[in-house]
Amino acid sequence: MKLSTKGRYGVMAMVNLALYDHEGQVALKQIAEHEGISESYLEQLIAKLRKAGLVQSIRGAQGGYKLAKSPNEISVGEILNALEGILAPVQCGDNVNCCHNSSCKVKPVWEKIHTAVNDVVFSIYLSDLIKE
Amino acid sequence: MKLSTKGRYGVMAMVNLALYDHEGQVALKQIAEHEGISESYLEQLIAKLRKAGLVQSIRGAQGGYKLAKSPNEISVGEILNALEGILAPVQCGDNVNCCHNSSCKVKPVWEKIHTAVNDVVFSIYLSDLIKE
DNA sequence: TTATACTTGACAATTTTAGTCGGAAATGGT
DNA sequence: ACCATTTCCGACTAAAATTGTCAAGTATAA
Ligand code: FES
Ligand code: FES
Repeated sequence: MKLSTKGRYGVMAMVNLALYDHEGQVALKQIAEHEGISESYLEQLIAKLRKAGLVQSIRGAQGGYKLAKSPNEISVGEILNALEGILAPVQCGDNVNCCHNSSCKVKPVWEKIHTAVNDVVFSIYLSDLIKE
Repeated sequence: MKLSTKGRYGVMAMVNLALYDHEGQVALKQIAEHEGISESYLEQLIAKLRKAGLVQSIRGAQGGYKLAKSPNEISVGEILNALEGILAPVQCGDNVNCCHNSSCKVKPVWEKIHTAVNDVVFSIYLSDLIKE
């Protein structure tokens, strides 16, 4: 039930982008330095965020990244979903990590956890995190 | 944010024990067969549950395991804590998986997730899972 | 005493994580 | 036109965690 660095770094990077949102794009190098993260690694993460439509890239010299939407339109849930996949403790029905038992008694537990986590992360927006 | 098989198998095994609670102890072999789990692997898991005081072992021939408390005194949270550790997405302050940033903006997010998950798992008891 | 079953610890295959690396493509500045 | 900068892409890798397996030993009921 731990988050990997993908999700952790990703949210950190997005907060960073939100902080510098008003002054145009920010180079990946800057973010990596600010957060003390490997730049090469962050590259992979932000690629996913771009494909998810959360950030926008400007190529070439003086290029960089910026948020694709306003900070109050991007939730932590979207970020984590893009990087970590579905936030369920068990994904029932994927026929490998599930019990294959028709009278499964614990499935409701996994579902409740999933719902509770989603309720939290989809109700917190970047704008909530950058104001003090 | 996925649960490992430790937690999943552990809860399944505990439900199984709760179902047969009235007829004394159950051999590990039985549980393993019922749930389709490796017996040798389950051995390690139930050892942790025993050390956590959730199950009780009866050694010798015709021995086995039984719940150490009544099903309505054992929550899913206790089981998962024993097997997976603290159920927080990020453990701030363990000085390795944390941001070391005094002005961390995301810590409240991790804390809210942790609280939400705990609220769910510590409010579901084995007795809730075995009735119907 | 003998069979059953718990207990412990070492070992190993597989998968995931957490990066690294090299180069290609785009673009603004000179 | 050229060059420095920066994104983009794919392959590769070391380390760690996961998911077991196995063998030997201990306790106890029958
Ligand atoms: S664990 Fe998914 S249905 Fe039982
Ligand atoms: S992530 Fe733990 S304090 Fe920032």
